[in-house]
Amino acid sequence: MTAVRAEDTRTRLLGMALQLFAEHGVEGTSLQMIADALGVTKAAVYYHFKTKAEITEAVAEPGVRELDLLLVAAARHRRRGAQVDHLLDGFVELIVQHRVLVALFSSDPGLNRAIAKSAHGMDGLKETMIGLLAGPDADVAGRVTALVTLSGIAMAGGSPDLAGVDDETLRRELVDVGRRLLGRPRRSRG
Amino acid sequence: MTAVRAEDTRTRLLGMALQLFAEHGVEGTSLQMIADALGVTKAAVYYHFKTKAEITEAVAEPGVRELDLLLVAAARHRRRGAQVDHLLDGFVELIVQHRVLVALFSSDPGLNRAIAKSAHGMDGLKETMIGLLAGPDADVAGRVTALVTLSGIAMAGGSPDLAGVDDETLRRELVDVGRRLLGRPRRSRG
DNA sequence: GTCTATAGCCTGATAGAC
DNA sequence: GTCTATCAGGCTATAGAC
Repeated sequence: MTAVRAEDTRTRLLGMALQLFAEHGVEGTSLQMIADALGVTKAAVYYHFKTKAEITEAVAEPGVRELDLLLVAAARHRRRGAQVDHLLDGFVELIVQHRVLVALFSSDPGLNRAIAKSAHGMDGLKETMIGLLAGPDADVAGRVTALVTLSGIAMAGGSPDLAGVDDETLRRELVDVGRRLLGRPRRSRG
Repeated sequence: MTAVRAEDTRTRLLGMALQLFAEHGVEGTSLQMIADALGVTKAAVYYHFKTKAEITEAVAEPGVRELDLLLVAAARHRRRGAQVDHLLDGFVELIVQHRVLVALFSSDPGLNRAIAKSAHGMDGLKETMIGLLAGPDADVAGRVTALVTLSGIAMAGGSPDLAGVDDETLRRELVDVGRRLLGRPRRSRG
């Protein structure tokens, strides 16, 4: 029973943390606020996570994991065109589905640093993505294009300016922009 | 003489703040660090700026002002193509010239919030830019394109991944990507 | 008008009782 | 697994020296 309660508290904690992070930012969210919202004390929070950074990492972890899997899957294609298509589609899908998290992730240095220090390291992921999009021996133009594509899609997708746009429309438009940037042929739009 | 000293301290303070912010992030820079680096006490810093947020605003202010002027200048053109060209060129120029500040600006919520609450308000500026790029009565596709362009250029320009690229090359590539995204005709590349 | 000294309150973090 | 107690360090504020 205690194990069940603990598991539940941990889960509730992460959910509440994400909610508060989204509302006040990581920096603007104190452990006290999390503890109060959960009806426990700060020290109780510290039982589950040694540091605040550990909480931010845990909040971001699912997204990073999915991204990691996506890169592996995309890299399995033999033709580079297929790699690019797979990565672009999957990346947009990830961004759209985790809009809230993305908005946080891209605007909060706390989360940024947390992820950077995470298992695989975000720099590694980013480098891999640029490599997939621009090719292994890309020139500056190609790398700039890849960077603009990735960060542009991520920032725009997480932007509050597009919060009112439904998932399907946003997904379609982001993929469209990405394909245009990366020089992929246009798809027919259902 | 005291007036001169004060002006000098204020200027030195802002310069030192920018330097420390760039190195440790806004969050990671304490008033104590700024004070120590200047050889004064925390209270002296507090004399010039009531809050830490006021410092971040003051650090960002020149960039915001330049952006504001750019928007006014770009809006003066009669043809929308000229408006887009002017805004894109100027925006890229701004990003490239203030690379350090941009990297900070786009990755630190402290700065973000400071600017959002700033005089003209960043949201207003962003809305104006989207309006200029996508047109006054733009559909979702146009607004997504504009957002991806702006945020992509800003993020990529400030990214450490391109810190090694010289200004002129970066400027050229960013404008190139922007023109491609916004459907502007290609320019001859000297 | 410019700065120092000092103190308040809050945060992240630790130690140890229950 | 959760609590109380406590600490160092951060931002903010005031009083007062010069």
